[in-house]
Amino acid sequence: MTTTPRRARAPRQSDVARLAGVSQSAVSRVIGGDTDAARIPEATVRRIQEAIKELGYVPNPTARKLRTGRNRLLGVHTFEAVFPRAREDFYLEFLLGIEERAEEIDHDLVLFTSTGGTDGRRRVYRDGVNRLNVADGAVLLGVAADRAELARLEADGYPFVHIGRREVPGTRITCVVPDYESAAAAIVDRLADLGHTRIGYLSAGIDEESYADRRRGYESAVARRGLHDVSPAGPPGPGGAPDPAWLDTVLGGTADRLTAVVADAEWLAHPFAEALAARGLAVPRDVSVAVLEGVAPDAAVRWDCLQIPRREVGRLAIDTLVGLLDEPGTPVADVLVECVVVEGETVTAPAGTQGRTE
Amino acid sequence: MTTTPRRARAPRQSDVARLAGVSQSAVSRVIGGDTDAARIPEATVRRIQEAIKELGYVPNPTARKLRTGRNRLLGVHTFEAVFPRAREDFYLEFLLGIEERAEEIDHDLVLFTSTGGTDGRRRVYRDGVNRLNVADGAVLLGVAADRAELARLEADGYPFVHIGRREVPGTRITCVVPDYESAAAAIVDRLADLGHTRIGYLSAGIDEESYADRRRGYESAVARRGLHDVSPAGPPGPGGAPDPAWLDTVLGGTADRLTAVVADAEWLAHPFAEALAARGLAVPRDVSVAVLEGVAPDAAVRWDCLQIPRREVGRLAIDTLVGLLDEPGTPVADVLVECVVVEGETVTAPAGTQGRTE
DNA sequence: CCTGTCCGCTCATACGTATGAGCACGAACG
DNA sequence: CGTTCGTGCTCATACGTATGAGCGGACAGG
Repeated sequence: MTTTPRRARAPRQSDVARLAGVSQSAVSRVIGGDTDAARIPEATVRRIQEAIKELGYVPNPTARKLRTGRNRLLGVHTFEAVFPRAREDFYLEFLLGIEERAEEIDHDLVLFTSTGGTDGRRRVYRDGVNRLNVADGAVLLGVAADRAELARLEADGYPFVHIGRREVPGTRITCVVPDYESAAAAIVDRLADLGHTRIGYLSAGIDEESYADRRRGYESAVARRGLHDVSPAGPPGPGGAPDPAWLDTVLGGTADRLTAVVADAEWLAHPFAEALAARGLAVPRDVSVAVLEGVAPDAAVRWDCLQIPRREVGRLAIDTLVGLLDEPGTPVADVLVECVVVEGETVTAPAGTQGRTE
Repeated sequence: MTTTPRRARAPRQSDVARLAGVSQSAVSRVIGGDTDAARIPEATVRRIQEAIKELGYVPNPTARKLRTGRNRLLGVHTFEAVFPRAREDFYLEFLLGIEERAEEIDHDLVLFTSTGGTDGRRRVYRDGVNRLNVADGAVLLGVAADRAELARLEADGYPFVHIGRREVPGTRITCVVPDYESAAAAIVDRLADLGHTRIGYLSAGIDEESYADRRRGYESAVARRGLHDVSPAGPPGPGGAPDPAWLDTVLGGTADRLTAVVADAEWLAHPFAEALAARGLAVPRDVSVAVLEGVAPDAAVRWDCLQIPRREVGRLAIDTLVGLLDEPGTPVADVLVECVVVEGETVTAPAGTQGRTE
């Protein structure tokens, strides 16, 4: 086995050109594959290709990027460090989809890590420098997304896609989001189909788009189906505990009692079920409960819940981003990904009704 | 809140220069911070800085890279997809260290994903293109590292560091590795200190550098301490089971019986202990056992083992790589990271000796 | 013989930045 | 008044590629 001597400098197109006895642009044309447009005959193409092989020429992606504006690099910016969080399913599933799809369409990922500010939170701009520029575009994710930075990014004309809906004052940005609104509506529809008429919404009390989406879906479906909404007025108590006064009201009479609730999260559904148990009531016998988020299948209670298509969201984020790159003028619009409603053991027909039993 | 209109084109230094009434090079000098060398007075510096702010100029990293060869991007190439494997502690810990250190020294990571070949394995070169070139250098990791590719990379003069020792025919590459050799020697020393004189080595029978390192450390320490090496001759049986004939030999007589073994891995130590139990012998009462790899602290048996400093290896890989970039002529050498010996419950003084008891 | 067309390329330039060399000007000095 | 020196910049170029425009020659048609 012979050792190739370490090269002083990487060969470039002009080196290839000299060896093949043509001009640099001819080499570029052969590499770019537009030999027809440039009318390079096959014999010359072969000669150039041999020179390429002989010198071991590889194109310089940086120069390409400078010239064409593309380098098949897609950025991933998280507002927290990626790898510690990669453990958690939340992030990981998105990243899986992102990596998978990027690989399929032959792009590399740039993981932006260096944007950590002194306050521990990450920012896109630091020292006025947008590091994202090395990539053709970026996928941003992370709950802590700074709206001002998103606005500036958009104003700067940088192509990016945000995972999770994020409303930014002054602009619209492209988001890829689980369709919580439809999912919440579907769950209400299911409850209505089963015969529930008085239902409530256990809100997380978090002022964030994804929760607003759920709420909107709930409310529109409740209105459409003509149900009675008997949700608690305020936010949950510590630990997600429901308001006792509210419980008294909606569980008091037997005739007009609440028979089902929809909860933003498992940590709300759980204390609610416990409060019921303390009053001698059971889920789902007395009250049905559905959760508007994904719940681990090995959880203690097999909640009726959603299955958030995180992986698919990641994949679609990549596709949407590349679409943005290919057609820069595209009007921004949210991309919705359907959530599957998972049937568990916490929703049934209300007592005294004959629900379908299978 | 006013919406900044979406810009047609990003401003460049020449735009700033025009606004400030200077030349592009003056702007570059101010940005580069070498205002002293270029003798730009403070007043002009301020004027330029204001122009920068007004236009919202941000440097173009691609152009910088083309000019200087650096863009503060470090590649991470794994020979398998990163994120699915990020779950496992093996990869994750390296990546944690890599990300952490990269962030500290203000570099971003490029995750190479698109290098998947049709055979499912990833390669650095595909279609003759070295994608790694977008980054200043790269950290490679993954058991499946292709030696031929490593050789070519080295021959091409691409700066990279490999995590885990990898011998490449024809060249030497820079590796960052846990110091298995010293760790194995330390463990043998500890056994010798406790009074063991006849010990054996349970080899995984895997022909790979890290195992060779362990073996070397073991053998040199055994020789240095004048111990009797009674290791089995062949590789382990299915499931890691020790050779019964060998067991008969080394456990037969009582006087010259083997009193300790060192195992490459837990999956070797475990069947060995079971084989002992089947003969009415116990660990560590009759035979001490040490494992030359990291063992989860919540494992059934608290083995005496190593703690592989994966995180530190990741961090050091980054530092080594950057060192390579700053001083291109540096001769390559392995970078060793010390392994901590973890005392468990499977090593003690041999029976009939008075070991230190605390 | 003149004109037009097609072939096989090349020329020139732009992308945005960094940097060694050097220029014009004013002040100080002899 | 001539020379030197320091100041405050600018000029020119290189990094490696892609691409619209164009040029010289061959050949065909009139």
